[in-house]
Amino acid sequence: MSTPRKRAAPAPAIERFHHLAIRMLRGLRAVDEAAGFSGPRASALSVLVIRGPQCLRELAAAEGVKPPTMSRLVKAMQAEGLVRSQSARHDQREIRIGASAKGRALMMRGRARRLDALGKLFHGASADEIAALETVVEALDRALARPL
Amino acid sequence: MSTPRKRAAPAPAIERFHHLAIRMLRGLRAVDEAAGFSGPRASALSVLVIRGPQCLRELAAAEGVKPPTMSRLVKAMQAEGLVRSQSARHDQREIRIGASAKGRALMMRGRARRLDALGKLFHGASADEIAALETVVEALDRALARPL
DNA sequence: GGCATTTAGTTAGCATTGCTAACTGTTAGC
DNA sequence: GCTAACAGTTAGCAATGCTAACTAAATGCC
Repeated sequence: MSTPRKRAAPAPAIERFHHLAIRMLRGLRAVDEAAGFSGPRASALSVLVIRGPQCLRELAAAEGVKPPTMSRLVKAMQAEGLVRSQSARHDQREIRIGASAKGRALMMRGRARRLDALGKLFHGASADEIAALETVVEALDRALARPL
Repeated sequence: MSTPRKRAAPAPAIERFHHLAIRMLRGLRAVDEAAGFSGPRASALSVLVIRGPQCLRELAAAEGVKPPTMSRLVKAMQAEGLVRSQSARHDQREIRIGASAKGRALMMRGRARRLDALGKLFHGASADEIAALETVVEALDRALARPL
């Protein structure tokens, strides 16, 4: 199982990257929570703001969770007035879920906080390192386009 | 609060990086779980194998969680025979927690699976992209040394 | 020596988030 | 119109995070 297949990237860098990503997100979760809402909420709200109203299945798929999980999340956010939902005209089964003004505002604030924290994180970075980050982002984006 | 301080890195790249990191880890969690244990277990076991036996507080700090959370995690892993603990000689309050042979083996297997998945992820990466990854890892490591 | 304080870890109880299985209600197909 | 498929919800479980309150051991001060 640990057959040494041909591998482009050296394992140590990848493993360290993995571990660092975990630590980074752990730190950011704290920032999110200080902003008044937590990871999944922030992420789902982001999708709703950026991609516009969605039905529950789409939203669940976008977030990589199953419908019941998203259903509960939406219900909670609705109770907090962050999203609104209405049944679709053409199909009464479907619900269109959209961010409310309050939700949008909260999302923007959370986003600003996260970016601020991340900005501080990369504050001491050199130009080379920033360029490297952009390269990695491109590569990751491409790689994650297909399922892991 | 969203005062536009001087900022070295462009926000879009950082934000995309954040989002990609979330997606990557979500995918890897599935891999971990297929290997028979989940994120926090894998991570804690990793620390124990790599850094050697630790007391509970050290381990909790290394994982960025509070002692009660780590206490429960250790208890569960102990029940599965993945770690062993004994009280320190010089201080009966402290417990030294170490990976068992079984824990080490499981950790290595999980690690291999994760690396395999990550390796596939970066399979199509160019040499430049790999170099960029290493640069980013160094920068992140440095940045995360101090609290977010 | 003996008692108060600090420190290490645990226990209890809560919230969030993930899942699967089973249910309700709506649409589509025959 | 009846059945099959589909959208979403409800119920119930497990894992992981937390805080508050507890136990037990070490330290410090008289």
